[in-house]
Amino acid sequence: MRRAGDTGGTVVTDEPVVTVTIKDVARLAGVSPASVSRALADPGQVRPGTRERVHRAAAALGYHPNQAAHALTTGRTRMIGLVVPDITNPIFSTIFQAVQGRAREGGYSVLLVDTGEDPATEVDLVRTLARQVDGFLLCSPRAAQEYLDPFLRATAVVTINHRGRRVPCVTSDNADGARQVAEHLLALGHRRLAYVAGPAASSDNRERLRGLRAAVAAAGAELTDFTAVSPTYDGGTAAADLVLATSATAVIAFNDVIALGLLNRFTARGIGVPQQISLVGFDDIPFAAMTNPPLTSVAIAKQQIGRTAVDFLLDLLDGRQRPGGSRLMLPTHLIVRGSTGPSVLTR
Amino acid sequence: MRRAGDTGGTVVTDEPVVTVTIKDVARLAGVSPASVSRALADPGQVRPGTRERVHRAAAALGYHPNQAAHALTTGRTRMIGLVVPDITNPIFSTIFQAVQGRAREGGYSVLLVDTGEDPATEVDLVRTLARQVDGFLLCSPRAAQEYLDPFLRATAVVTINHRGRRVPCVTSDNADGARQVAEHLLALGHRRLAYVAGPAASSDNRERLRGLRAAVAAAGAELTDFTAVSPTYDGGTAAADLVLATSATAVIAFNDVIALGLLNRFTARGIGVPQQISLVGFDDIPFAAMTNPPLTSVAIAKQQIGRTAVDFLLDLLDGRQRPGGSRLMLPTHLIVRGSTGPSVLTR
DNA sequence: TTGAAAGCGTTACCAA
DNA sequence: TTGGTAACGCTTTCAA
Repeated sequence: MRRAGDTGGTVVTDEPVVTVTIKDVARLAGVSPASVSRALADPGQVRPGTRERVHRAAAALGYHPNQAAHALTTGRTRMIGLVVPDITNPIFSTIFQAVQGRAREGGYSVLLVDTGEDPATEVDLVRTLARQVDGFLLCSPRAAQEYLDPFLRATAVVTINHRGRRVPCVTSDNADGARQVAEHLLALGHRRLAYVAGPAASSDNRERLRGLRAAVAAAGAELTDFTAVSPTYDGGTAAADLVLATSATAVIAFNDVIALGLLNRFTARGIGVPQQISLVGFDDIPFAAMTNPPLTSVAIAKQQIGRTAVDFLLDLLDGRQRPGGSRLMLPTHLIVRGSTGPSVLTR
Repeated sequence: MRRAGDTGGTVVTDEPVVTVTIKDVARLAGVSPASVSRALADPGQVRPGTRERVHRAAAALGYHPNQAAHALTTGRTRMIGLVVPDITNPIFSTIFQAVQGRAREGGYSVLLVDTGEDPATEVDLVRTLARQVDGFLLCSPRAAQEYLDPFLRATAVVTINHRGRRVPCVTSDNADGARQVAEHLLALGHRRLAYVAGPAASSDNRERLRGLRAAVAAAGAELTDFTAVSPTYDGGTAAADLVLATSATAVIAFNDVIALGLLNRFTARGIGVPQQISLVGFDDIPFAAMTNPPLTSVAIAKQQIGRTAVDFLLDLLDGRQRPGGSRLMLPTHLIVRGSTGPSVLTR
């Protein structure tokens, strides 16, 4: 234990100030640099005795390989780029954690790229960073597919929450989630539903709308949709008044963040949720459970999405083929909380 | 506009599949590789005519410098590591955005590292990633200073939300924020306050407690503190019952996420906020404004914190000296919302 | 199984 | 102002 006034003359670790290279290790171990490289990269390729000495020497000197040199010779940076529209949306920060966890297991680091919900920025950043990463995880891309196509040839890409053509992807069964929502609301007696949509380029958005339409049409009910709202809290507050101008008794938001914005504005205008209007979101972000009333939402498998996407990408990089192919669609499930209730039919 | 069935035979950009190096540019421009390097890195060092030809050639070939090679020769990766305890806490994702924005302006990318609130993981990750970045932004570090000291010698480090010895840092005036909170509550008539503390290693936590104690003592009131709660939503829910076991009429949480956990549990137990107990958080995360009741909280300058931290780090890397020194403490301010109200004095 | 040496793409020094 | 050239640290043939 060091005392408060201690200015620290002693260094705690053996970390050298000068950089120790593979040559230093080689010299200490009494072998060639080539053998050190082999002993460290593929231990099975050298004799146990040599391997031992190399590892001991490396440990003694506190050797850490220079990633830049490694990248230069192999062409691999051991970094993956995770591109998200907005890291402050809990859905994306949760996915980041899952991605980072899995990536680290495979010896990879994660370069996080926040595009600020802007398609142009997205394309731009992907282009300029393409050389710094071994591959991209494109999460909920906001750019139209044709802008991304060129990169698919040059760079390894896996999409998350987006079903592209001929791209490995991991998605959720949004259409089914939407169906669950619609049936829940219809069962509560609602006949006039509204959907506050997200970004046009989002395939999640399209699937959710599709699922909603199908179920609503089958029941002979009515669905109004408000298109292209910014998938943010402010987007939600702004949309609230538009929704209230219709006679809808239940509103489904593209995601929970929008839903919370709607909730806020409804409350501000004295519209009771769910007494006067029912509200549903998508994603089941943690905060959705802690509002008043707590938000009914469609949960998606965030952890598994992140981990599987990394697996797909590493397979791609290592030239492995997946038995089932690199496309996965995970089930979704509706979590009913306090923001949905029986329709009063008039508002 | 492409039709739906189009499988995309045309490539949109000029991006080459083969890698184009500085030599290719040199050949096309009719100069040496060295001149290309100069023309691109420091245009003033080369004659306008040459510069022109080089830039034209680079553009024509779609040249993008190889970062690994650059890093190998210069020792600079042009990446900065941002280390945070938990990226799902909105305070940290907001700071990330500010950091990324500023970093990009300076030509840097951001390697985000989530330590999962674990001090050991933090030390470990910083150690192993030290060679891949030019420097670290250590945000709200959870490891004790003595574990981080060794890195301060070997690596450029700026701390955020942490006042270390001899480390450039950008912090908020937490003690003053705490004072504002205490005076607000005292003015409302509260005499028995409780503080649900955060991580022991957090200097923010220490400062907040210190400010609270000073103000409470000055007024001759009472402060109970519950130490070392996990700074998470669950940490908050767990602490709620402990708080209710005391006679405190107002509770201050280390941060908003804890506060929301407290709020949830209070509500679940039928304790009215603020009728029976007042509640205050720190950080002013966006979600704090949308709960019911909305949360009174101490706002900090997230944007400026992130940007300034990057500035400090780049100064450090480029050997620049700041006129005012590389230490900045930003003001905080209390935002009163619905979760605080007059003390009823009995509970 | 091991060593020597070439090369990855860039920068920076030294001459010209 | 330019070009030649030697590094930077590592991997990977090719021989031994």
